[in-house]
Amino acid sequence: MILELKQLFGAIFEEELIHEIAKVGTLREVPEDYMLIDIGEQIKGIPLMISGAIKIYRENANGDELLLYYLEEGDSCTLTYTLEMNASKSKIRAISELPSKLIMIPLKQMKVWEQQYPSWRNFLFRSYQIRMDELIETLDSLAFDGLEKRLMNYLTEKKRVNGKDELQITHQNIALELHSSRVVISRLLKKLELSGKIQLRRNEILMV
DNA sequence: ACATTAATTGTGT
DNA sequence: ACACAATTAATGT
Repeated sequence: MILELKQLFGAIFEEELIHEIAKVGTLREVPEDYMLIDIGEQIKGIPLMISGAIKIYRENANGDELLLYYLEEGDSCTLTYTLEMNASKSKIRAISELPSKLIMIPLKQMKVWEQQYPSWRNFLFRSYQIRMDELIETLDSLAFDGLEKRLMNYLTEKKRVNGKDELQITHQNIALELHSSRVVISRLLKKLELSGKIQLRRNEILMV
C-alpha cells in the first residue's frame, strides 16, 4: 500500500503524511460493477483512487438517475466531502466502472490533516476544483447540448475511461445513465452508425 | 438437437 | 411515448 501511495502521491504529499494515510486508511479492491455507496447511506470516509474508475450518480426522488462524472486514478471525491460534512448521508451513488483499487480515509482523520499538513489542504483544494470543473462540464452539456451530442460525449468519455474501442453496454443502460429512454437512444445510435461514427452489435458498441 | 423463454434491439404510428 | 416485430442469448429437456 505504501508503494502504491508513493507512486501516485509521492510528489504531492510529505513522507510522513503518506505513512499516516497508510496507517488509518483501508485498502479496498472491488470488482467491476460494484456499488460502493448508495444514496442515503452513512458516509464513513472519502476514497483515494489508486486504479480503475468509479461512476458517480445522482438520483431524484422518482428513482431517475443521471451520470455525473467518473473518478479515476489519483482522484478523490472531494465534492462529496464538502457535501457530506454536515449531513452525513450520501447524496450520490458510486458504482465501479472497472475493477478498482482505492483507499478509504475516515472523515475524522481528514480534519486533523487539514490542520497539520499543507500538502493535504492543497490536494483537497485542487481536487475540489477538478471535480467542480467536471460537474460544470456535464451541467453545460445538459443545459445546452442536444441529446445526440450528449450521447456522443458519453460514448467517447466511456471509451477513454475503459481504454477500449468496444464498449459493452446495452441501449437501455445508456438511456438510464443519460436519463433518457431506450427507444430514443436506439434511434440516435442508429443514426451515429449510419454516419459512420460507430458500429452496433448486440451488447456492444464499436467506436470508430 | 430442439423447444421455450427472456432480453435486447428495430420500427411504425 | 407506446406497441409490437425481429433477433439473439440462455436455459431446460
